[in-house]
Amino acid sequence: MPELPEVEMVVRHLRKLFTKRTIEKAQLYLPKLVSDATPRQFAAALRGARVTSVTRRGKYILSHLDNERTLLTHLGMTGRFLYVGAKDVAPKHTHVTLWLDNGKRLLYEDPRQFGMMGLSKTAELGAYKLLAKLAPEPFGDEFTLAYLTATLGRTDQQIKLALLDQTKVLGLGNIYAAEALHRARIHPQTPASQLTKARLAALYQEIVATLTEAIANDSTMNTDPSDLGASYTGGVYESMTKVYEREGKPCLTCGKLVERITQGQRSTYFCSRCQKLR
DNA sequence: ACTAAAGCCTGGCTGC
DNA sequence: TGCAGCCAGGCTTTAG
Repeated sequence: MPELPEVEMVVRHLRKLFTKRTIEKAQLYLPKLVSDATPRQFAAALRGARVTSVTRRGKYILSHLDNERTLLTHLGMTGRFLYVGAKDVAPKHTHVTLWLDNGKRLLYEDPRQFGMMGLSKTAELGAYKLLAKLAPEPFGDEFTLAYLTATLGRTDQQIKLALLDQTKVLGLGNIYAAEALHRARIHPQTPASQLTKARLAALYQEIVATLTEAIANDSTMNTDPSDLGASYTGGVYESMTKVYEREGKPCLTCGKLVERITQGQRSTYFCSRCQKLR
């Protein structure tokens, strides 16, 4: 699933393939994908624009254009970009086609339609609704132990749920939240405000370490260099998870069988021997 | 102000 | 073989 490491992989691919290209024509086939522009406005905003840079904010991909606008993309669960030749057939759930000045097309495909795109004036990006409340970047200077301590101290939410809240901690999804908690030896149902100083320090360290390690190992994405990530499975990191989707298998640290519980209507995998409530 | 839950979606899998 | 039912889950919206 596209969490921060997967999005970072996509951004790195886009940087190579999309930067400095001019969009000759754009077409949006699924109007609801873009809430702040009609398909006509979307096409008009992108036509003739040159991509100056591609960056990331949390799980959002930001394609900055030379017409003072930025195209935002959130991949949701199944969103992905495809870079194809002029004659290649677009897959079934292609919602956007961008015709590039090198004869290639950049397609956006999303079967489950949980992803979205947005358009913002680049200068107003900081105030853009979807970005304004996001927590600091986990690799940035603002994400400190002091920040994490203050933020988590304010909520009695179960720690797993707090970690998924992008306004509290940025970049983790279901996979990496479970992995970070296992590495920090924290039970996912621990109330966030009850974490001791030592456990907060461990958690802080393991959040950064988990994301760093995932990126260093190409995340869970299958990275075909001719593509922008053919799928969100098959990546190196997928086989490195210690608890995620390993229910009933031995914990790689202690051997006890990994358990699965439901939190916030989604699965959490953990080891009840390694991860204690206190 | 905060938290919980519903809703958005399709494809793949399970069980009858 | 066919099909109903369930599950995957990031984010927004709505309800409490």
